[in-house]
Amino acid sequence: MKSKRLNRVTIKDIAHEAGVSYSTVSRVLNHYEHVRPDKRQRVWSAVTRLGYVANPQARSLAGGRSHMVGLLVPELGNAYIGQVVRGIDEALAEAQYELMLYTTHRQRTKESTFVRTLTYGMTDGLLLLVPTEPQAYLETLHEERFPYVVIDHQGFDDFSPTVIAKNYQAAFDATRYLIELGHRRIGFIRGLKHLSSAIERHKGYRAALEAHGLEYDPSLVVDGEFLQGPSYAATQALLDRPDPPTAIFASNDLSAFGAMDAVRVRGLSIPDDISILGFDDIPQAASVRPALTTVRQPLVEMGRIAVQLLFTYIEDPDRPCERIELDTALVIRDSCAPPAR
Amino acid sequence: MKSKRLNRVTIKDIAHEAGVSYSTVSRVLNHYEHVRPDKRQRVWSAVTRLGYVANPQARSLAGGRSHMVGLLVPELGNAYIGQVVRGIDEALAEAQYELMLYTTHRQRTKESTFVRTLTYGMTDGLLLLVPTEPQAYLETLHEERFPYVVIDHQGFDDFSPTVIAKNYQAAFDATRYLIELGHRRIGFIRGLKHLSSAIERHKGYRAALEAHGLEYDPSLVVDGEFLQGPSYAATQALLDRPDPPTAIFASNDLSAFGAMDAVRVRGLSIPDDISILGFDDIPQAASVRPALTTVRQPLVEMGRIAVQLLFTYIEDPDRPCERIELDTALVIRDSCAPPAR
DNA sequence: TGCGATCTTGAAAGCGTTTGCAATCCACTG
DNA sequence: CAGTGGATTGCAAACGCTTTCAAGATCGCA
Repeated sequence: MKSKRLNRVTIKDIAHEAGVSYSTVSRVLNHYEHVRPDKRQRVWSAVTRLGYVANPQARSLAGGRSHMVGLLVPELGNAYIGQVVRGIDEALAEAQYELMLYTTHRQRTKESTFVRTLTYGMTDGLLLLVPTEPQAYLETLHEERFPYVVIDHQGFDDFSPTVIAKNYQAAFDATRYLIELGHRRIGFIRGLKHLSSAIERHKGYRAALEAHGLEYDPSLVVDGEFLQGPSYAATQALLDRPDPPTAIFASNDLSAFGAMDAVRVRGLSIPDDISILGFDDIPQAASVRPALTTVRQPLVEMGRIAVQLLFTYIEDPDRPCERIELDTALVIRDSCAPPAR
Repeated sequence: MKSKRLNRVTIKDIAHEAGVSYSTVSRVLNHYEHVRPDKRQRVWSAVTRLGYVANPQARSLAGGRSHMVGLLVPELGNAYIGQVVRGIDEALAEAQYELMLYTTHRQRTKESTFVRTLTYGMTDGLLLLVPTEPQAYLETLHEERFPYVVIDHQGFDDFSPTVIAKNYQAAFDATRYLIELGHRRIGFIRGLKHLSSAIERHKGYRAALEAHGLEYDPSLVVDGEFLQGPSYAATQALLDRPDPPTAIFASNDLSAFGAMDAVRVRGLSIPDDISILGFDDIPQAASVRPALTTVRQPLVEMGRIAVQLLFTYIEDPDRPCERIELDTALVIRDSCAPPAR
């Protein structure tokens, strides 16, 4: 019944091996400063010699850090998310932290229970990736001074630390690029309407048009939900117009793929007949044909930075709210060209 | 420094509230049988009234279950993996288990340390998704009777519990489908050579050809590494032949996408000029144009079943090794048709 | 050389649970 | 009605580690 416990090396074994008390070992392990150098040395060597690995459970039970952070994601299996998680994962591994994963559909279980489980010493902090309705628990977390960082979403409050890309500027630049290529009718495939990233991109698109003396035409804007299927259908609608756009700016790469399909299904060519521009620069964007011109978000880096930011809050939960905005870059490949004529 | 502990509800509070000893509460919580019904009742009601949530750390420290399982994946952000994880996640949530995520690149850190961390009471069991080189630690795990289940890979030993699809049969059927459509020259894009799933699919392809009196031509087999980019290049090579295949069977959907790109870049049409058949049926397969005809693996279910199987081993680590093979289904969409002429 | 101040360090008290052990019940048996 | 044995239940001892407390060491400076 009870799984046999492996003969684990404990802090006491180290203490014995190094000839110090186990409290001293603990202090060394936790980088406590007042320990004589020679003992510190002896402890570390005993640690490596015996191959000691701390027991996170005991650690956090005793009131220390658990060395785990929770990550809340809406889903998995999405390249965009995969990239961000990669960054998170790397940064965590470097700091010897473990990752507890939660997918959003779990939230349907009592949310209070969820937050409680997480904050009850199970994790030292929480990472929220494009949360959908975080208001409910974010306020609680903030009041409890429980460390957390929101990734790629913002604007619902003014106390949540955030890491996000400069969506507005990125969309503005991308749209300008299309305009400078000579396009005058540029379609826009919008993302999930409640996400700030989608909203900002839309704003950037619109602002760029207007800044260049082009009229913003709402009928050129369709909804793609950040998904390939819906974007395919939405693009069809765009192409059905008597005056179809000569370029389409999609809110993410997946949407761009949907648009590409729709264009090709009509026998039109990319970029000769229609230009397509994406957003995110997921790995697939480079291997698709024609290779997708897109806005590169530093996805992996966003993950890494979020972790680093989280650590600062774990270190000092009272630090003031910090928000980090990352630069993007336009990656020019083969899916955009000057309009035909 | 030390994060303030929230005023957590403990087992003792429940005991007090229900008027029983805390050991009894523990027994109720763990579904121990010899507890009088009325007390059991009182305990449960106290639990819900106070909103008690067990502390996993303390639980596993005390030698019980940690209610966490570890999941080892090669990467994230891959739809195939996303689906499997979804199943795992659902099944775990139902059983009130938590998920600890490890991505393979972490394995580069001392592997012994990795296995130790995991088995030292941190998790109750381990799920290995398409592990790349598991031999090293699998034997240790098995000897320690540490519960684990391997998903979608097998053949490296005869003691590892496994959940996998019937790759051979699936590939056989898919190939036969193409043959029955009238194709005689069928290209094959092979997956990662060291994965049993890739090997089985290749065998199935070959067997189907030979079963229908078609010669197996090695030059029609190219490597796609289960990736879109390499498959694109590989398909180019196939199409460069004086007698290009009239159909291409890709080892997974991503490879199929690469093949589709290659075909289209030549101005050829799918499925009129060339048929493409995939494997996996990731969500994208349905939203791509033309919609991809592919072999559906019950990905989500594989995840669920793996969890269930793992639970049986957590229950009884000495159970004999069990292997579950899941059926697949051919999903016919729009990317395959009889050969031209 | 002496005294307070600052370092170091070990002992011990938990952290929230599980579980072995032993005592207490309780229903029957004869 | 005493005796028997299983069903219940409480106590206390871990589990491995952090942290407080106080005592012993050491150091600086007069």
